[in-house]
Amino acid sequence: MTPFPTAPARALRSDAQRNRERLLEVAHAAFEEHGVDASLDDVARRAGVGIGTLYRHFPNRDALIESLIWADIERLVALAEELVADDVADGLERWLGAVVRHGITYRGLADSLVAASGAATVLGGLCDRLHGAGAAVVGHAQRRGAVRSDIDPADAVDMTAAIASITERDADDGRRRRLLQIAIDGLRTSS
Amino acid sequence: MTPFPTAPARALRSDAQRNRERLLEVAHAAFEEHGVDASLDDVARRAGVGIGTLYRHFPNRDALIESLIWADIERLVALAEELVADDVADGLERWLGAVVRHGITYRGLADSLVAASGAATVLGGLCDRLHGAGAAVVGHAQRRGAVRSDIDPADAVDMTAAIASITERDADDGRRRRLLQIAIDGLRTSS
DNA sequence: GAATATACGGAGGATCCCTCCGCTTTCCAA
DNA sequence: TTGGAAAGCGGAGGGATCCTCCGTATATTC
Repeated sequence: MTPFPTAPARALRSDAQRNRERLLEVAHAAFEEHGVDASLDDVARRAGVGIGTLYRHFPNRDALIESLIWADIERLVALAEELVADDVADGLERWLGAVVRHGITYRGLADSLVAASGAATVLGGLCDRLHGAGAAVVGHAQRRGAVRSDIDPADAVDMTAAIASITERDADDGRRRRLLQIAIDGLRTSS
Repeated sequence: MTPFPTAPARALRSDAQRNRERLLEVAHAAFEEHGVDASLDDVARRAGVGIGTLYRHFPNRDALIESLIWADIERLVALAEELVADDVADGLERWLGAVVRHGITYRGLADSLVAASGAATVLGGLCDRLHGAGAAVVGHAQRRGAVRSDIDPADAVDMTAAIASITERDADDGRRRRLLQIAIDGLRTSS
């Protein structure tokens, strides 16, 4: 697996390690509860840590978010590789479904991700990685003839991110599934 | 035309009327430049008006946004009525295109709109009105046989809003048009 | 030209962001 | 074991924003 891109060169001191983990834990809860605009002062407070400590570990909001979603993205990348390697028939549906359901955990995050696409943002790398995985899955579906050949795989991923973005707050899965189905139908080879 | 929902019951005093118009003017520019997070303090300052005056006219950020986009939404509603009345063949494409291109003037607004869907937000009414217009256009396309009958018109509108949301920052129209095409293909009767 | 309803303005309390730097803790070499 | 350098901690503080409140000023009406 690709190493975490901003991983520190040397091991952290034990107290720093402890604080970092506690911060990630609390931040995860805060973002889930309040969306990407959650207060970082509050995160530090709830983690029982000075605000300065938070900002040393994560120089800005995006860096903190990036650390949090890295694992999610890697999970999606791994799933993509697996589906392609095993030549799974409904791999496209399963992968896009995973992206829209579980890939984007925090409110407003899908937007940040897509907005950062290509930009010189810290989130840019994550976005590219997701696009890369999407290219593999969609490309595979195209070779199988399940997706029109004139579709840009990045567009398929963006479309899914758009749906994730808009259904983020939905309690049940209904609308999410319906919109994704429309998108997938739109990608299909018209027959 | 439906009267503005938060229109004051009685005529404003002349100075109040003047200030209100000036505020809307400046706010429009500010939102276009900085997105929905533009500073309201700054809007008041640039309008040459006290912050208290701004908040009396528009009790909160959403109320101000609502006032600004009302005209846009009404334009889309009118277009929908026209396309349906004239039985235009590619009415669906034209209307969704208008929604995605011109309907969403301010960065981040599409999100606010969809997030407010059904909620007890001030933006809820605008959202419902857009859904209503969408239902007319999509329903018409269904009757013509151009859209599958199992599509919920609201889903079609939400899908379009999702695309608008994610392509808001795009300078050129390429991705916007491609994603919309995928969505429209997904709505079509498979033949 | 009052009297009264309306509207104005901006000070102020609360919150948030992020930086800076003096103090504290950890760790390792002697 | 111990002491000092390296690494890390914390929170005060400047700047910005949000929104409320209320004393003052202006329009309108009679």
